[in-house]
Amino acid sequence: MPELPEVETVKSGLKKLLIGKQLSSIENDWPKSFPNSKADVDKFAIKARVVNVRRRAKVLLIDLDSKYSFVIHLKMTGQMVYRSKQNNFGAGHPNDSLVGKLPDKSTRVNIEFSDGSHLFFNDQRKFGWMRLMPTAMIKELDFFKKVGPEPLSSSFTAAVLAERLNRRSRSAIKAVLLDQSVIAGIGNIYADESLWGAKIHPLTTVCDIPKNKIKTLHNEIQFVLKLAIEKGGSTDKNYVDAEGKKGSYMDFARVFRREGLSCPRCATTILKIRAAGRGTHLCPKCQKLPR
DNA sequence: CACTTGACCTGTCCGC
DNA sequence: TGCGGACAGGTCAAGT
Repeated sequence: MPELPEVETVKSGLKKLLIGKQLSSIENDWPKSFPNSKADVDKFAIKARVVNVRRRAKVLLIDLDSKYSFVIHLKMTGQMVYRSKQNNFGAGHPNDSLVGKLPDKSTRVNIEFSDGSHLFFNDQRKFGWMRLMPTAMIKELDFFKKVGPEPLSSSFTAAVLAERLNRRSRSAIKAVLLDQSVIAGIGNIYADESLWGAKIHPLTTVCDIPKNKIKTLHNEIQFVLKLAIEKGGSTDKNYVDAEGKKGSYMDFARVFRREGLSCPRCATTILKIRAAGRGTHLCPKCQKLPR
């Protein structure tokens, strides 16, 4: 479930691997995964070179010297895996890799570079997508027009968080943290983890959260996201980085997917409830609803 | 207008 | 062992 730390990890990996590579062909098996016409691909991608790899929110951007870019959303089960011509057998450490020789049956798009290396867009559930568009037009996409601030940018202060949250002051905090127009990049894993850190019940109405707890929540969001980037993201089921390797944040998770186990702070049994339509994990003792 | 639910998909796991 | 159904969770569209 790629969220900000996972997409950031893929971005860093691709940036090291792809810059300067020249595209030689693109194949895809599922039109929704890559809807561009062959004519567009031939004109704006083939023979173009990768000049940059970026991330905004959970979206990955690969810029080409044709002034076109690939805009990529991994959604739930998307992977972007690079393979050199010499090594198409995973990262070399079988336990670190979830993917073997590619393409496999989850491969939706297969990009080949002129040196014989490949970039595979794999997506078991077909929710993800990538498409080619003019770099200058990316900021005009509806999603980018309304997406909120990057939570790890220096301008994202506790005051900014408070101001953003107030836009939906009568909603449950969990739903608001998942709203990409409020803050960019937080998903189900890191919403649960930061709310546990700040001792806030996920169903708490935003206006019922005291100011000092907003400050704590701000710290926790940044702490959790930074730690997750350090650990290479969270591999629950599908997620892998640009080399096919798993992330290890799940080993450090305090509540996410730990229902029935004990809270690392107070040893109370962790509960799983439903909030904002999602499985939501919390410690019933540390995270109480105000009343 | 604000919030919730359903759709998009496939693979896995659970109970019968 | 097979089979149906619930569940996984990012985002947009549709419904309440």
